Amino acid sequence: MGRPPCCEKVGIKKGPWTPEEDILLVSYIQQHGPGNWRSVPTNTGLLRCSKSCRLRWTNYLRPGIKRGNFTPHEEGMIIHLQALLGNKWAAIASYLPQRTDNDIKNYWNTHLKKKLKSVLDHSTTSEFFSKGFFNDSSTRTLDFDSSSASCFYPNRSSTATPSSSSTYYSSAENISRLLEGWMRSSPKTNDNDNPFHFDEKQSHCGDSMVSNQYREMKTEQDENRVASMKEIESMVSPENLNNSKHNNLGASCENNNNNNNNNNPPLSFLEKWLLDDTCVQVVEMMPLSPTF
DNA sequence: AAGGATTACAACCGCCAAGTT
DNA sequence: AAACTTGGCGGTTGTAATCCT
Repeated sequence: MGRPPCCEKVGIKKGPWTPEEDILLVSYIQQHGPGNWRSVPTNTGLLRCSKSCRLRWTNYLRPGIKRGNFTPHEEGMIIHLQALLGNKWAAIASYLPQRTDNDIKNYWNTHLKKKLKSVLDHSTTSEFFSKGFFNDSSTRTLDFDSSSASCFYPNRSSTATPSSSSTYYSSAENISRLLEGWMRSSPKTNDNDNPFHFDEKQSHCGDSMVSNQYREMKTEQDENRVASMKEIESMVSPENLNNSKHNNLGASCENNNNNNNNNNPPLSFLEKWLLDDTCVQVVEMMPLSPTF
């Protein structure tokens, strides 16, 4: 028996969402919280399938999503993580909580893959990482200047908001902001009573966000995430990397773990690596994903 | 100016795993 | 145990904007 469709195909609207549809969806989620997506189209009157509603919410409407340019640091993280994990966009996105997996995937496919390929065509992997992209290890700045930022945003102005729908882009962003305001003004009960508890954790900004997120993991889903992270860590543990004693990654990790006090869980190895500029060189030792 | 080519990204599709009945 | 539901994920497509000739 095949899997039934998530909804009747007849009468289902496809294509871009309108502001009106977004408002309907957001209003409903404000009242009922995200989840039970199957009932969303029925209860809201939206002529969309449940899956489309869920996707629209998770990728664009939920609070805490950052739009627009990827920072050099974000790009660096994506490149590192893609080399490590391959096309595991959800896993990569868990280290960039303000970005969606879809965003990261699109950015990789349209910008980074081409950029990396073109650079790799003209240098070795070592040269690429040591001299090319990461020409400044203190800030992990990517070498945009090789042909200026136009390499990454050939069709974009410097402000780089989606030009195709700038008006509506603002609308979606405003809906997100409204929701963030609503979240903040809502009385804090326990997490299970707050329909946005999972987003609230991710809506904090700043460098410590990933670490805080790790420390705050407490739901069952979070536990699964911790398990995944540990699995990733084991994959890149010093023991599993050749010549760990010559390996900045291993040494740095060891130091980081030693420096952690007992009151806080140790930072994730991978996290530390990503946040620790001294570890950048380790990428030279890692094979690039077969995606290239 | 026109129209074909290219680019960027939102949205969709199909598969899968886990949970529920 | 089997059937079914739900949500997550990665790959792919559709389309509007922009570039190029």
